[in-house]
Amino acid sequence: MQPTAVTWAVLGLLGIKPMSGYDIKAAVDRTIRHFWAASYGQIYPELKRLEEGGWIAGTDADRGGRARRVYRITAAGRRRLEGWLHGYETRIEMRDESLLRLFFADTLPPGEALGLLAARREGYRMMLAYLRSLDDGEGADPPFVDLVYRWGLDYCEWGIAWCDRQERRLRRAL
Amino acid sequence: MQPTAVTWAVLGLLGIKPMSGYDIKAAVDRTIRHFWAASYGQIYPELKRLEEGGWIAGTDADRGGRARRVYRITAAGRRRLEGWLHGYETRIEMRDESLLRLFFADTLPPGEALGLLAARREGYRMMLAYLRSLDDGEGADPPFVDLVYRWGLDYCEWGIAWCDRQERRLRRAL
DNA sequence: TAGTGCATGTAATGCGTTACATGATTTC
DNA sequence: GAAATCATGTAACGCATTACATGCACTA
Repeated sequence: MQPTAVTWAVLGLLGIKPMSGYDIKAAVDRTIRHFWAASYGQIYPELKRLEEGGWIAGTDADRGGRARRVYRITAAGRRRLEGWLHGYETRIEMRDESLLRLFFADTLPPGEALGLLAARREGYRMMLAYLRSLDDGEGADPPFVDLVYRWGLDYCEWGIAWCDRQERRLRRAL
Repeated sequence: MQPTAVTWAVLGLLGIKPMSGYDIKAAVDRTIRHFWAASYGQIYPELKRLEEGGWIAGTDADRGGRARRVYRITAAGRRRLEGWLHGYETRIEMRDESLLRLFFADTLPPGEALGLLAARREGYRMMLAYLRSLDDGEGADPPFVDLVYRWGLDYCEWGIAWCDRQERRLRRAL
């Protein structure tokens, strides 16, 4: 059982509590998808792989005729998860179309180029609004779950301020 | 000619000056790769596609026996590029393994979990050092090329400060 | 009874990297 | 003469999304 990119997202979530594939997808979308997305097309095959490898175990929990397979992490799986948690690689891959556009903006008239900065700020604002909408007000997330949520909020706020600052600077300079 | 993800990186670079595939790869690695990577396996086929579509034109500039094909953007290509520059999507895709690890850190003993924050800060530091090493001191990049370079530096500095702040906060709280 | 949510899964397609093959030229 | 750099390209593979197929249960 060779771990791939999805492995840790799925295994990590099952480390919190037993879940079905459907639950996992929902949890990903609710929590980590802005920095680690996963689709059904990855999750269901991965659950099979993880079960074959003995890292998780599934049971058919049938809730009134509706098929539902719930997986829980095994002891072996938990050992693997902890091994990964102790790893120290910090690979970040990013694909940011708005930065790419900014990079090529020198050929545009100054006013339009500055408009791209405003558009970027707007992108941050939308992401911020989205993240805030996820906060269900029930509070009491575990400290590191909360920490990562804060990262999203703080990053957006930083980004908005950065665009403001740079827009002012360029407006003076151009 | 249906544009894909690589299209704009390649076309944008050719919008600055004529280049060979090799040059483009080098330019990507020197400038935009931390938020928009591209490999030979994408660049060479894309150059063919762009040429077939009439967005760029290639000429065999042979520099003493060594084969070298230099491409320049056409008028049609420049129109397309400008159309894209005026677009306002701000899609950001990120895959940040260190954030994923932090998200699942609640099962670790507090000291080890805080170690992950320190590891993240170290990641920012390394990226910052890498970005600074790119600055050849020759200065005088066009304003928006410089802007995006600054973004990288500022983002790393913000990230380092964020990790510091959160580490202090959690140390008090845990 | 229509719409939404729960629930599982696969096939086709596209995106992107890695590794390889090939060979000339320049620099030490 | 060895090593680095310039230069082009492809094949195999892996990663990820999208779209589709299927069907039950709950609720307005």
